[in-house]
Amino acid sequence: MIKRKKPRDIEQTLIKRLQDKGYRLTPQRREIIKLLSRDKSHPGAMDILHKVKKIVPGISMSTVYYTLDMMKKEGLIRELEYYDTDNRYEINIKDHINLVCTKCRKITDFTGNVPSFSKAVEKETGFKPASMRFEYYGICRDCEK
Amino acid sequence: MIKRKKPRDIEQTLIKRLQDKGYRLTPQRREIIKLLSRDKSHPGAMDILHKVKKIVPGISMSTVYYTLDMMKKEGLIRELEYYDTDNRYEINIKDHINLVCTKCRKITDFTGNVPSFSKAVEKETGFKPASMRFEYYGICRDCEK
DNA sequence: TGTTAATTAGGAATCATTCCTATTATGATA
DNA sequence: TATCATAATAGGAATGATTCCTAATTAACA
Repeated sequence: MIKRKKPRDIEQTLIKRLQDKGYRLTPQRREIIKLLSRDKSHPGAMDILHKVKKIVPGISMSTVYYTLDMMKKEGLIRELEYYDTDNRYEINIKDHINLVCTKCRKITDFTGNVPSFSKAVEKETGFKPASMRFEYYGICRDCEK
Repeated sequence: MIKRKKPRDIEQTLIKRLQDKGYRLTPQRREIIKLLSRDKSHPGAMDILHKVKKIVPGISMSTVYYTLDMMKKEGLIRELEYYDTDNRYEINIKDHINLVCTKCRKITDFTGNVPSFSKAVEKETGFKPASMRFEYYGICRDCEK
């Protein structure tokens, strides 16, 4: 039985955590959070700008980046960095494998169970893993058709 | 018993594979290949430029990028892409985990055994993995001291 | 040794992201 | 509810690794 939180709850939790940390709640932030808690497509800054603009027309790219950067620093979201595409953002901050479609560029989470190697790595090499990034590149089910 | 090829052999193999594919062997390419087959630090284009310049003083950044790009396309090397640092290059094209030190930026290969999840991913999600990128970020043994 | 197409050098262009600054508006306080 | 301090925003300029462009050079062939 997998327990999956409702978007509305995720949204409220994020807002509360921001306010507890002393950040102000602006319409721009509210909408960015709302979007990220519902949109599982791992949107980029430009996607976010365009989608939020429908609700908050005046929002600027600066604000999108400023907000994402702040939430990233506070550990509320995770940034997936790419050099050949724009960076992507996700609220799933738990360790997991991302499946990157090289055709449509969509990114999905692999929710299956994945054992951790960090202990083995540290034991064998002395390197102490603090975070990870596991990605598979390939063709998603939709593009395969 | 791990079989590890000598740098000299790796170098000769790469040169032969290039020539077999019809590419010309220039002093610039010879030195870039020589460097990559010996330098396991996962150097970036700028590193490669500076190091090769000691042997081939006139070499330009364009040539470094052109050569790396060509070798990448031919599957001779692997490019690790980062948006917050310059990209890195390695001759180890087999699937493996890279250990990225967030302090000194050095990257090392984890040579331990790692099971593949690609079959499980395809079975569970329909996504067909073609390649992967597994990285651990943390502090390397040298920086830990 | 000459030929020719691949390769190179140098510099301009690209573009997502970061940086900068004046203006605006949130949230605390009275 | 109005005032205020300052966090947040908008807009645009700056950044920098990489890509693109073109003329000059050179490796590899006969």
